[in-house]
Amino acid sequence: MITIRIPYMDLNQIAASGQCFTWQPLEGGGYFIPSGAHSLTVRQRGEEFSFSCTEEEFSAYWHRYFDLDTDYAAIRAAIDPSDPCLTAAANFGGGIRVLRQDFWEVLVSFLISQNNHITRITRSVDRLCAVYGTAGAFPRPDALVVATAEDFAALGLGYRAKCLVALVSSMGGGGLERLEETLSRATDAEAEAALTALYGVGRKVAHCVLLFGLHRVDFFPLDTHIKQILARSYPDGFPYERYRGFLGIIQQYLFYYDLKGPVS
DNA sequence: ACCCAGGATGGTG
DNA sequence: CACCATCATGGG
Repeated sequence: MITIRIPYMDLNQIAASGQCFTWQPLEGGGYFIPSGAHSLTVRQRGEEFSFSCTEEEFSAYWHRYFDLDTDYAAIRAAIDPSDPCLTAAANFGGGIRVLRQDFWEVLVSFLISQNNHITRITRSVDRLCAVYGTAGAFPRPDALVVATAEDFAALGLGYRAKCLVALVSSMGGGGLERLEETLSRATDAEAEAALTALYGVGRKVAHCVLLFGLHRVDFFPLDTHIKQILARSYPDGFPYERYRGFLGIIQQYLFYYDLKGPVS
């Protein structure tokens, strides 16, 4: 157990921000967080966080997971003070961080996310872990190759079940590692093309995978909420160039504000 | 009963 | 290029 002070981080906001679907809320606050081969219990009181791991484990994995090397104060300071929408969004969701999650978990989660509700995505991912994961952990590709489209549909995936079957068949047997290797040396445009080549992965899902799974923070996923915000508050266009370098984090402020904000 | 959801795909004009 | 029907499913 270690205790650390971290500014600009709110567990409840991150948990509700629609970027991660495996956090499990605990009685009396805090979360149990599985990620890849790791897992952790976190509790928060103000800016003070207690993590159920050693210093070594924290610096080796969780420090990066919570994106603690990114200067969120600088990002907040870069926001145009004459932009009422973004200013309000950043104030409302100031504890949001774009996590550095496991790539495969993000790819599967956002494949399921298309035309879906966050609550249903979470429930589907929960069932996927419970049925196919070892000890409830997120199942790797090779643990899913036994499943049929009917099996996945029974978990509530709907018509997306066939997309997951296709994904699993191509990512098993080392396919996932080869894709990650390809993406690691790809430009943004090349990475997007490689992902949208997958059945069921379009532009929006690809951008989410790149942002949340590879921390390519210049991607700005255009989902239904963001499109509404842009139409409503930025009729003359969004100032993308001003926020180049951290557009994805700006996008999360806007998304969360539309999702949970006062006028939603 | 209707509309919507962190959309993508395949077909048509 | 644009637009459009269709795709499962459950929550509001």
